[in-house]
Amino acid sequence: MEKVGIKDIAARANVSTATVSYVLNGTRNVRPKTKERVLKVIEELNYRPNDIAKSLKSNRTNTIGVIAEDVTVFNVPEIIDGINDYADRYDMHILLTNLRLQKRIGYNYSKMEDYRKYAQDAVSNLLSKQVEGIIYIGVHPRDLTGLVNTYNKPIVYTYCYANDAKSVQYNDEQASYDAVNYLVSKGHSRIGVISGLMDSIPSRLRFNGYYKALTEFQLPFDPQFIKVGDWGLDSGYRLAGELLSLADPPTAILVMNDLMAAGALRCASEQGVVVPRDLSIVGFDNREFSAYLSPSITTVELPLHDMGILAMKSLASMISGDGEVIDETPLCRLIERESVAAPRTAGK
Amino acid sequence: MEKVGIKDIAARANVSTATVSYVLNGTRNVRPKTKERVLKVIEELNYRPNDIAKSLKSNRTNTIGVIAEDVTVFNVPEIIDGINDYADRYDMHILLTNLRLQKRIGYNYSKMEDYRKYAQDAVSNLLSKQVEGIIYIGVHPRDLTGLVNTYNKPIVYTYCYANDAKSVQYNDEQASYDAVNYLVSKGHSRIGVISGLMDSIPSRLRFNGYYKALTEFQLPFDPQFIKVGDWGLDSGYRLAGELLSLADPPTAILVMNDLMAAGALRCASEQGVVVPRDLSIVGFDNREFSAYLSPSITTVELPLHDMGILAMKSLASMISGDGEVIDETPLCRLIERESVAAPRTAGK
DNA sequence: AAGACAAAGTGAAACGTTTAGAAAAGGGGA
DNA sequence: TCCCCTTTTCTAAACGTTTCACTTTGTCTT
Repeated sequence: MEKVGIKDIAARANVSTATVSYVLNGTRNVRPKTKERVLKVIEELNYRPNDIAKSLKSNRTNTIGVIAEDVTVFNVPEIIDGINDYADRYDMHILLTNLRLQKRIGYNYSKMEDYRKYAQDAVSNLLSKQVEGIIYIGVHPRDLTGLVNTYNKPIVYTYCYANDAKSVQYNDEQASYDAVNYLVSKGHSRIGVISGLMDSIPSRLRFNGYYKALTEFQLPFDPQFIKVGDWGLDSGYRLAGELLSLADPPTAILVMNDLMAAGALRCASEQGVVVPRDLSIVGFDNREFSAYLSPSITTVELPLHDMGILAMKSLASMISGDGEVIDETPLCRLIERESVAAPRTAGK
Repeated sequence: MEKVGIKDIAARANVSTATVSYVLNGTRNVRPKTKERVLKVIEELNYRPNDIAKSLKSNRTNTIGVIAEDVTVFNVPEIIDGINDYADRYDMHILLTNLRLQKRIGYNYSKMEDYRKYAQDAVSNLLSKQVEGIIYIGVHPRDLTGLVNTYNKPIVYTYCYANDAKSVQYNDEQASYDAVNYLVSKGHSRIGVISGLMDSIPSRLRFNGYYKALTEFQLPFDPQFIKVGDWGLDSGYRLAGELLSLADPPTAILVMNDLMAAGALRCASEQGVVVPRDLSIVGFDNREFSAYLSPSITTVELPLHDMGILAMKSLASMISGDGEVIDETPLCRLIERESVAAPRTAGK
């Protein structure tokens, strides 16, 4: 029962360790009879190859590192699931590092320096473990590329934009454009927007999409219709209130996440504004709760699973060095639910 | 820039590899001057120790395997976060295996045999990778203990009950009892229950808690008040309907998950039954949406993070073989929200 | 200055595999 | 039966560390 290795097998089967290795990996022909004998011993002794030794010799670990800023954030698990999906097909294993950003430093931006250290430590550890590449999931890609490249390992970012390395993202601007397009197709022309914080790239891209659609459809751009929130439910609540109290309020609002959309919904409900009859709302994220609120929220679903798959696919091709460049962009999907209807004014 | 190892350091610093190793690990005294010289070379050559080689020699990988049936299921990420929390303190790394049960076989119970194979393969792979122990997160602990024990590695289950190994669970029965207790304290005496599928252990435990509280407070046990659902929103909707249509309906319902509670809420709302004025509802799970529905749902929060911590703590003590037995049970917490109030009949 | 003892440094084996290159065995035709 | 070619098997080095047992160096006491 103690530590059986290839040597023990060899001894007991009266062959050399080389032969056992060949049987194990099928790297060379082995006479059927010998093979059988070896396999029998392997079975008897409950032998299991030691991947550590294997890795040392072969210089391949079949393992990649995945660094997540926070595994508990709503969109991360699905990305990991996507990575896994693709990794499984290539027998790649995942060494997971959870930075636990939120719990460790909260949203305290003054501690961002600490965070850089966490991230770099994480990379260091993974490199020591000889991962063949790294995928980073999060919004703060903190100076990791140089570190990783020093050791000739590839890194792929997802859920964030990295300008010094491959990053897998979805079509943010297009999705926003499409959402507005959808509202227009329902007959809306007075469309407001509640954005997230403007230091976030998705906010800006989504705003671009909104703006692009507006000009394209020759709709008036009213500065009063632009509200900047902070991603939180309360800000959605407050800003929806501001929009509704305008002399001539919008008939539809594009809200850049479901949380703020939920706030907007609550605000409307309290003011007796009936959604979708009096006001249409489109959110972003397709958070779980969006389906359960009443009315349920029409929202833009992010292609998280596909992002995971593509991130892994890109990494895999970098690892194999086949020069193939993966540059697909997974697409968002609009989930139609109850919070959008034709505006009342648009006489049916 | 090519593959620098301890030998290169040794050569360049004019010492033996042994000395370099001692510098690196502080395993023995090294003259400050020598040490400095070695460290300088390490810096210059950008040397990073190879943990694979280290592991081979030392027979320790500082890595555990975590097997999750589905990382995307709502409660899993938080458990992983807990595992991580504790693992970090001991510099343990996590090799994550996601079985992807739902996506691979759905809830098709005829394919459960396939699933057993997935699970056992996962364990096999992890063992080959020389993990020092395994944590299994899920509801179907499929004959894994024997396999793992064959190689003298410990395994800990969580989120499920395993009768042949350590498993970390929360106080299901007590939580249910407490919830009923809470309702009673609000003045309720006619308390119905919508349970999950009865082949699930939590369903039965929660039912026990419910029953225990009823008898303890000498409340009538009315079989009509007991409804068995299937954990889905629709079943909550339907069964709440059945309860409300009783001649003398309950004034409160203990619902065994938030999804069914949301269904119950919807049913009540459609029937003009005002929650919590006419009906109180308590859920389980503290799902994200529970806070955003109106009324928001009072619910039992599962100690997921703590379960992760304890699972890892148990595993760590098994690995170190210090004989310490961890048998704490993390506790649920009742989150008071809007869906519970005193019954109208209970004259204030 | 010599001796004794502690401290620092070294050489080499070992961990469990893979894989060249070499040797041995098998098989077919004459 | 012998030779030659193919197939199978073996020997041994290598992967990058750690660590044991040993040697060398340094320091203190007298």
